[in-house]
Amino acid sequence: MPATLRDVATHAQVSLRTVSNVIRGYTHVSDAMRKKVMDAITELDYRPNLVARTLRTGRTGVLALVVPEIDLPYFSTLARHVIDAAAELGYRVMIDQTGPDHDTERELFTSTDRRMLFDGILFAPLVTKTELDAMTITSSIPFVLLGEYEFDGTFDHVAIDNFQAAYDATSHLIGLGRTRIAAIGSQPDQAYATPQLRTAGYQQALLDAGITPDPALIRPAGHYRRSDGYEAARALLEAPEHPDAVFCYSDLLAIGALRGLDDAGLSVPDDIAVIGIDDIDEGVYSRPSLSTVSLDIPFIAHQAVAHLVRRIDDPDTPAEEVVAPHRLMPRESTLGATADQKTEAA
Amino acid sequence: MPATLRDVATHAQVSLRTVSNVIRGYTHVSDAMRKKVMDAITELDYRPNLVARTLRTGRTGVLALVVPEIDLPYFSTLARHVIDAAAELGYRVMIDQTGPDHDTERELFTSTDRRMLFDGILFAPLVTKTELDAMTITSSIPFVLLGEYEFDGTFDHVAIDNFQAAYDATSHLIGLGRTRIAAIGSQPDQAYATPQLRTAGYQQALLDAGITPDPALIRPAGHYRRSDGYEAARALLEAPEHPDAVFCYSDLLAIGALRGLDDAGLSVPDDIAVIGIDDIDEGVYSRPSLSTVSLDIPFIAHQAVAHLVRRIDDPDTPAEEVVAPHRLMPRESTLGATADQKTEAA
DNA sequence: TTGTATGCGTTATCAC
DNA sequence: GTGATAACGCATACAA
Repeated sequence: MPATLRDVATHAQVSLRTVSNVIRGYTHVSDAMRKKVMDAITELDYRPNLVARTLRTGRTGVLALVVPEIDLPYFSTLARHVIDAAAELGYRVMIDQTGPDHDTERELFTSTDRRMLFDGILFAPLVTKTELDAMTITSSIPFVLLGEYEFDGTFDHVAIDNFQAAYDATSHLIGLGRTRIAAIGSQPDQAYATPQLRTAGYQQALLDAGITPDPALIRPAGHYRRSDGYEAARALLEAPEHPDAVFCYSDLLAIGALRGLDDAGLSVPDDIAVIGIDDIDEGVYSRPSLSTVSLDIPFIAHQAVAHLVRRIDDPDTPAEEVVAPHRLMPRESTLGATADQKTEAA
Repeated sequence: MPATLRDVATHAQVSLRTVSNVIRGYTHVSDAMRKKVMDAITELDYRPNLVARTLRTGRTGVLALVVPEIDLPYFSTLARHVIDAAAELGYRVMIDQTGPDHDTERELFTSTDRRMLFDGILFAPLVTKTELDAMTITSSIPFVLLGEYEFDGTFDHVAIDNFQAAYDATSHLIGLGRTRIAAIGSQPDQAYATPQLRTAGYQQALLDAGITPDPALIRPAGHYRRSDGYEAARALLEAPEHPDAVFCYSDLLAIGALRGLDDAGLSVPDDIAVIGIDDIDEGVYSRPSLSTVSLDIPFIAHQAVAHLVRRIDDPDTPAEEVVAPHRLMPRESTLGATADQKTEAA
């Protein structure tokens, strides 16, 4: 049976209040008292009961991180850094998966069970604008949106510039002399912000280079998994004229495409160049290594947590937007194997 | 301000007790009462305060999952299935990372903050036997150990038969006619159970085939990351006589080795065959696709959660051991690319 | 500076 | 079957 505050108080011959003060680092307490209390604490091996404290203060010290699926490399890496960043600020992290279809996303905000278990939510799933609005209306819990770029001042936002990232990736392919450039990753349901922005950036880059975008070269992907990239790449090759480059909306799609092109007997990048977005470790070791647009995930995680905690501390802070930096990371899948061998360790 | 039990009671003109009974599905309550209460609940949009409930019952409904790093594919997949399995039983999951060096593992059990925040711990890190003993002594919280195979009846255990898995992988290489078979993944510190068992299985397979194990062919790996596999593979090639096969203690090591061998100008599997353990998705799409020993992670997760919850409900249940099945999954990295093209979707 | 008393929202123990 | 009431462990308004 763990010792309670009262046990410590009686043991140290002081009042409950004094013990509480000492524990919470209250300044105005005499050294003699403090020592007496500290001794009692160590002797009884007392640890505060966080549940009781929470009931009293309303703070749980827990953040929720909501992702589609935690075993997608991008999200597991994000989770890792979010957990670390949260720990630095004294918070722990609970992970919620919405699943490939995000039916549970709304439920999360309204559900019985989940509400009072955390102080704030980091929301990093695929979600449409309408759904998002519906959720924020019904919810008053502090939260930060990750990965969508459509700031409207309603809530805090941390994301890369998706349009520009897609633009940069496509421009890289154009700079290599490619002209029939395909895109993999548009969503059948055009309501999602991220793929929309990436398609737009891709198209703009083509236009700026004097290339007319060919709708037939834009392939949807149900999800952002390897298998989706694989299928999309194979489908792309069924058209009469092959593309000479593919821009994938995620590295995982690109990894799948790489394999799909190889199975079709095509050589990357000689026949077709491939580039993705995310810069997951897997792409550093793949063969060929994967050109990509690198996101600064530690930065994103850190910013997101910092903003969320700030909002928890002061709910009235005006909503802010953080645009995370991205940078082109050319590797073998566009430059060719001769460029160099594996250049980085992950 | 959220509605409380009291609000519901006054609104429904009944006592607190009755409302609580209805909510908790107590049987002996009249239909009239139940309806009256339910109406009040929906009208006031009442949701029970879980913190208050926890303070009263001592149950948080939260499990902790402790892993080295959540962004290692094996652990993120494990996490995914643990979260799902826990959800089915009404539990949520909190993830703790111990980091590459497991300094924080002990702290987890003794630390102030973390104790009363969850009902049980799923422990899936690298850990030595001595450390484990020390931890279990100081802790009384229900927990289940994942991934080590050294059952001594002290606590619940879920793991594959590491010895046999290594034996099977090595035997597969032997069956292919390979004779100079290296191993990557032994730990410099021999106190860890898993690598030890895998080394033992590897050596036994060699012995049973009449091959004398060559200590020079057993390479340590600091961690189980791609870069460690890469380095180990390169180091292996510096010896005068090359191995003709490599058994890696994890798929991630094998992925790194694959790239390392390729950078050295060697062909897999013609020059060197490679096999791993884990069956991560990445290996299905790599080039060549990675032969491996497949673990049934959903099964492992499900068993682990089930045992933990059982122990939470009845702390006196005798400790049990679950040996999860594994099965050899030969792919291109041992069979060659001609065998077939990508056979499965992940 | 320290002690006393009350309440956070729930469940459980007792009567009725 | 249902109603009052104590208690879970802590933090704080108030009093001293």
